Amino acid sequence: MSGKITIYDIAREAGVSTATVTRVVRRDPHVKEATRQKVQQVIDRHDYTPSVSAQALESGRSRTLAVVLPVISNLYFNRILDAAYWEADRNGCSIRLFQTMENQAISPELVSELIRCRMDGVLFAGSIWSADRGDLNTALERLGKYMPVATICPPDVSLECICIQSDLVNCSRLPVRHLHTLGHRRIAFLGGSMHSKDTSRRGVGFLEQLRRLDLPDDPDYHVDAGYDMESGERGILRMLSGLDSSRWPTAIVTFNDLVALGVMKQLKKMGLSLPQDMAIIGCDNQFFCAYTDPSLTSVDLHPEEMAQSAIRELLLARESSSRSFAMVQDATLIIRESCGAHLGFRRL
Amino acid sequence: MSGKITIYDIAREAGVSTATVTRVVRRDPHVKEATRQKVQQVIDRHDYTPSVSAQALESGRSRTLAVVLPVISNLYFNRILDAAYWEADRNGCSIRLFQTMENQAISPELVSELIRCRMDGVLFAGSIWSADRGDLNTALERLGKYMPVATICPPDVSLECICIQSDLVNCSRLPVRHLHTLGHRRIAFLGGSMHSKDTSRRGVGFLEQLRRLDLPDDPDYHVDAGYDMESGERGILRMLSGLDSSRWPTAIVTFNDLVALGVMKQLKKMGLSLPQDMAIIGCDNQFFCAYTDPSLTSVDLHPEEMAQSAIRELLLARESSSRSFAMVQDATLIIRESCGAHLGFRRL
DNA sequence: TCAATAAATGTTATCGGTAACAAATTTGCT
DNA sequence: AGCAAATTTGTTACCGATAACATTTATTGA
Repeated sequence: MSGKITIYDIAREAGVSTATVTRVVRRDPHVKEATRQKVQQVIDRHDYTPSVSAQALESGRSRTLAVVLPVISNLYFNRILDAAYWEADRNGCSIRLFQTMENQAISPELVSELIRCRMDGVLFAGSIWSADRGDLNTALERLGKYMPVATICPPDVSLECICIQSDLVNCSRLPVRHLHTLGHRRIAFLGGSMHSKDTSRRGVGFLEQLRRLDLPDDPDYHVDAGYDMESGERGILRMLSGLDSSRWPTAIVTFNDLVALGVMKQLKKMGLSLPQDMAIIGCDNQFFCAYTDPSLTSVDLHPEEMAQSAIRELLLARESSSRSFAMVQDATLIIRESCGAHLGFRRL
Repeated sequence: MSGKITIYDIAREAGVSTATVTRVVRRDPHVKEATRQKVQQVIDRHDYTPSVSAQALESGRSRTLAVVLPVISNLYFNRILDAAYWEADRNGCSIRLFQTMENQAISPELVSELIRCRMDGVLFAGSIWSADRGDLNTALERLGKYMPVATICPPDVSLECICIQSDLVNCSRLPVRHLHTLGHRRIAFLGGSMHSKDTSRRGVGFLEQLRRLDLPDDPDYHVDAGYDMESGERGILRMLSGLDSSRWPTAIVTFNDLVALGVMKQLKKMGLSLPQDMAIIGCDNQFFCAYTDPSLTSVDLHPEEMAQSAIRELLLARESSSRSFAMVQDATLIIRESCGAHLGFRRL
């Protein structure tokens, strides 16, 4: 741990001033070639490389963007983080990760920490809506004084920030239409939580699509069930055991692919065969969708594109401070086997 | 973006010196209570919070640790990152992520970047062995001058760093013994790459275990196949199509769960039923193992524990500079359905 | 050869915070 | 009250890099 060569060490050894060293490092053309070489040699000999802390302090920018999300182990957020990472990397910036866990509200402590770290921008990738709206606006406003803010979230009243949203209409319409086309009439929605203003929007959008096609929007077909596989197992069990089997739905749309995984396991355990007895559509188009049995039809929300846009806009906002940007990312339905479309399967 | 309150602003407004403000912020007891309150009020009023860049520059430490890994989308590395994040967080530090992609060697550029950023430590979580050994030692030595270095990797000749390894012996022995107990004699290994000094160790360890039990270590039962699902599909097809079905293995051990996923899909496509016709064991005990059909028996290498230890040791090394630490993390076999153990299933 | 430019290099204040040290104030005690 | 000791507060150099500005050196043309 001998290291710690500073620009002064280089300057002294090369017999020049620190200004000249900086010029060499920054490839400033106003340096005589002979001097440049002499300095460069000393730099190379010592592996000198300017300190980012000092640069950050001097320039007032950390070249670091914050990404705030609930958990990286959730593959949806994992994809967001990955895309954000590469987009930042492409622009010479790095990402500082913040995991909020289930505590989705933007806490004042988090805001302070973000300010403390002098982030060049912050992307909220998870739900921020569960916070009291007043608190949320206060937090965003406070943050906005220090750095550009972006959110990837479901549609809501406009916020004073870079606002990127999934196309909730298509996100519900695509699976419902697909199932309808295949002859399904009793379609259920499983997962998420009505207590979360955020995720409940998905359920609400789903009900709207059902009504639009004159399908039953029976509340029995709509169960709060959380976000993971266990939730799916328990949720579908709860839903079906509360219904006479003549009233069972013939298709299930789940909040995400993890819930779908749980549902499929539970249905098989109950002796149903998929997709004949029950069609399933997940959401997020995770890598394992092609490897479940049957493979899982899923809606892709293209989190990568959203993250990429968010980071790009944050970096732009850093310069121009023309702070408004909004976009809606389209959803895509990836059709596999879990609805039987490949079998030409069609309900009466 | 009005922000940017500095300690000078606070000091001026509170009518004290910056030293006093620092004392209040750092909870130094040598401050009169009345002064403390007066200053604290000004701090609160302006949401003042000291700049990390300035602190980093002054103290010479960034309170940031680097984690270098190939890709976060791989769930094994995802778990490492997650555990590293929380362990760092617990110690008031943050993680800076570096993804190297398939380029697993430690490049000189990466080393420079790590030094530039004045990381307080660096954890190499992926393979670093594919680099030429001389280059590797040079890089580690150079880095070691600036910060403590840790690696999570397969056993190798000792390196001058905090060295955390998976228990490769058990990692091979557990699945082989399990299969042997169930009556399997022809056991194949699939995945990884013999070209990578890193991952080939797993294959070598596997062969050793076979020999130890007097099982055939036929090279036909050992296929380089990569690290993902497609690799698994193609790999098993290649292996089986090269063999008369009388010589087919009765059990497959895969490099990781992703490869296992591909293998299972391909085997089903070929009309085999699992686990009756073929037993499978994966590695990493990923979240989906309990949700495949049949559920997948897998070896858990406990990446979380390794990452946690690595971070803990890095932080300790930062203080004491007693730089040597080595540990071997035990592996655990998680038995599920894919070998038929739950059926009391036993080969002749 | 000597101004007048142009090119190369150096000096210095600054970014925001910290801590060693110095200075000022308060307290305790006779 | 008066002085020593203890407590509180202020001054200042420094961390490492940068850039505006000042200065020196080299080049050009008359």
